[in-house]
Amino acid sequence: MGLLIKNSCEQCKDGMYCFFDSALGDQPIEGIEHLEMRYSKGESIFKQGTIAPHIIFMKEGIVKTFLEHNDRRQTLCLVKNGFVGLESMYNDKYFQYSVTAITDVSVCLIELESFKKAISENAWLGVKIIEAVNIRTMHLYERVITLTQKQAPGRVADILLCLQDRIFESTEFEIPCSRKEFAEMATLSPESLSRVLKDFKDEELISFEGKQIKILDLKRLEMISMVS
Amino acid sequence: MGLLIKNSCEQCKDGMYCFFDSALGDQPIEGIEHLEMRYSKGESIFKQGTIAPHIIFMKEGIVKTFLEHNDRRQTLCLVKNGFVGLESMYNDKYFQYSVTAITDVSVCLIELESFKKAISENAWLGVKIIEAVNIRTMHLYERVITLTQKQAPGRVADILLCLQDRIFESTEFEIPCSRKEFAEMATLSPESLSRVLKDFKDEELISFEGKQIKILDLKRLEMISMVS
DNA sequence: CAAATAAGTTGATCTATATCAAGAAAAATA
DNA sequence: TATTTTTCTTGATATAGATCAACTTATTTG
Repeated sequence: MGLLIKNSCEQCKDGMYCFFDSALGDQPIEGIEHLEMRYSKGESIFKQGTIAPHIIFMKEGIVKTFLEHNDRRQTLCLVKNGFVGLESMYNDKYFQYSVTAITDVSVCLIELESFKKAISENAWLGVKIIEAVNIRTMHLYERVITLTQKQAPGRVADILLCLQDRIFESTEFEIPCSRKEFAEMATLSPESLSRVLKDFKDEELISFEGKQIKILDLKRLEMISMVS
Repeated sequence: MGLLIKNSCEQCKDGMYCFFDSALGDQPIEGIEHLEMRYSKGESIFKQGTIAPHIIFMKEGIVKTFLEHNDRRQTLCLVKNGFVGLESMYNDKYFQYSVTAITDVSVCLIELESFKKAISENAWLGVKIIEAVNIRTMHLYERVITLTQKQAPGRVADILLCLQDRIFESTEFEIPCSRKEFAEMATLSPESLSRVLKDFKDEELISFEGKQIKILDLKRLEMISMVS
């Protein structure tokens, strides 16, 4: 499971904006128990249905959140920074979805009860959490449209655009997973994904060799995402 | 648009639990501007993409939330009580989805800025909002599974079970919309919905005449929802 | 109440994508 | 490096559900 360094989360000060109240001159909130944790590519960080003793704050790397149902998986989101697991905070003591590391990741595990206590004592922190949850929900709505209203090319375009825009911030990148896992993200069979990628290559929208991908015509790819 | 009675929202005291701090002896929070509003069956309450000056709190009736994309609609949820529109509170000033009245409804429109001010001054109110948002998100995850992992019979079963369990709390009820709208909820064509309902009738899972429905075998319907 | 219009049902056909099967390429192992 | 195993691709076939068309049943309107 990698290194465990209790309360050594110095780096949090940079990324974990919400632990500091800018209105109070960036004073840290005391009493939130948290510890740094590293996971290797492919490792499970938490599993849907297990008790949620903490939420995670991403510091480095990419994770995938997904729902499990009858041996099938539905990828929800790729997350590069911010909180993961906020949804399990109040309504239920179990994780609502599973999370695995897509690359090596470094996270901060935030103990739930102390975090909840801090929220109940600091209204602005609650506001920050509502903001974070709402942004996730907004992405989830986009995802619902992708999965229910778009056909195979639109769904594949959306994954490529997500990787380009939110994850790698570049039109050239290495897909951080197998074709099978990529297909799962687009809710396609690996065979169908393969065909869509081939079509995209033939139409000179993208070029690729193995996992290395280059988006050649971003505008047209965005168009395909729009009109499905 | 129906009657508008400014600041006459006396009934809120019963349902709008979150406006009172039980820890402080049910003292109402002052300064939240809200007004009662009535809408008739079929009326649009708010539309995706328009500016969100308020959120709504359901008092009476049923509303439907849905996403719009390229002239197509994706039903998200049927809501009988609680808040609608919380997702548009912080991240964006526009409504994330559209809402229409499925039956005649009575709602309380809560002015956004005064509500946000109250949250920023009352940590426990923020906690209540996080709880409410999280419950909605949990339902949305179930919906994602329904829409992406289940076939037509499972999707129809899920709508019937939602109506039975969350909306009417009875195995006998009148579907509060047309077949076309019902089909849209299940992400099916009206023709396919018709066929699934016929099959359910033939298998004596349900009986129906027009909009009047009776669930005859709840256990088996739940099984169909589970195994798709 | 009759006529017109809309909503719902049923059957026939079509299509997108899954599944099955085989071969090619890549990765892991010896 | 050779061999095995896994992953990926391509083609053939199958299938769930959409679309089209016709008919029936409600609902609305004059």
